[in-house]
Amino acid sequence: MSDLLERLRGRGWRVTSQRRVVAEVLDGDHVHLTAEEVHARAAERLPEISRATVYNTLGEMVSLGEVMEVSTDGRAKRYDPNAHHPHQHLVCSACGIIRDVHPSGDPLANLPQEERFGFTVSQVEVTYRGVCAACA
Amino acid sequence: MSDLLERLRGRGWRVTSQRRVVAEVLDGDHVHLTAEEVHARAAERLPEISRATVYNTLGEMVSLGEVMEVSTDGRAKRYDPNAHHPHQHLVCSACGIIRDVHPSGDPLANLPQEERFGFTVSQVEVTYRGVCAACA
DNA sequence: TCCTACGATGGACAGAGTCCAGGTCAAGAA
DNA sequence: TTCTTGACCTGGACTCTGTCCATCGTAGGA
Repeated sequence: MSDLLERLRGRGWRVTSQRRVVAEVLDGDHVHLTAEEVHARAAERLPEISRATVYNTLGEMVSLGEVMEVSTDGRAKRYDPNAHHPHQHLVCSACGIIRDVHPSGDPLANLPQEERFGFTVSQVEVTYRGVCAACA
Repeated sequence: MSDLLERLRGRGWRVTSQRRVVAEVLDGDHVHLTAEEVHARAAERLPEISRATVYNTLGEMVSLGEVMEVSTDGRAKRYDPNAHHPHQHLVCSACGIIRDVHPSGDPLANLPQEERFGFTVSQVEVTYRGVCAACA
């Protein structure tokens, strides 16, 4: 994730200890964290980091396209650092675990012109739902 | 929507004036309302109806499969009475308007077995995003 | 090393939704 | 029709998620 910090620095970002810690948390193998979870993990390394800073930093990373926002339930948004590799999500309805998946074909191509109602369609999000092996 | 009330009665639902009003509101042509909007419209006809009742009634209709819950932004969930006709959603990123759309093919079929990770996949939600003609 | 504008803080606030104790009423029974 | 009762409704407090803002701190250039 030092890559990420380098890219952000290249975009004029001031690199602070708070931003570094948030970036490191997202770089772990526990992806799809909520903002609250990111804050909790960041606070393990930098106890005085504030919620507002975590929200700001995540929001900035999202608007720079470095992190994806995912909301698979009606609850808290989750943050997915895998933003540079197009993918969709598979969610377990029982335990809520989220996996990145790669459907075949281009989902955008499945929407015929007469179903676009004059929209300029630019993006598709697909969420598959089911029950994972552990919950079944 | 008297159909809906009849189906609910058949499932042992007690038909109260509150539930009737909520069902009538969802039957209007202004679909994809938030719970707050449903409450506001219901209160026009039944001023003393409470927020809790609207939330409860919507939740019950969802769990009975009579209404679909849609969350296209990170904000309030929206309620779609068109639950008996499979469809997906097209959302304008500018004004937030939501249209029901019908992609070709079966979106479930696009997820290969090796991308299912042992899940029993039963459902797909597809959200197309773009800019509508009025906002372009 | 010093400056200063950008960033962090924390506490108040807002929006969406849930919970609960107590009062009300739909619908079946008599 | 009236009675009975358990399902339903109410209003208000509460939780969770996220935003805002005034003030303070500091990264990084001069």
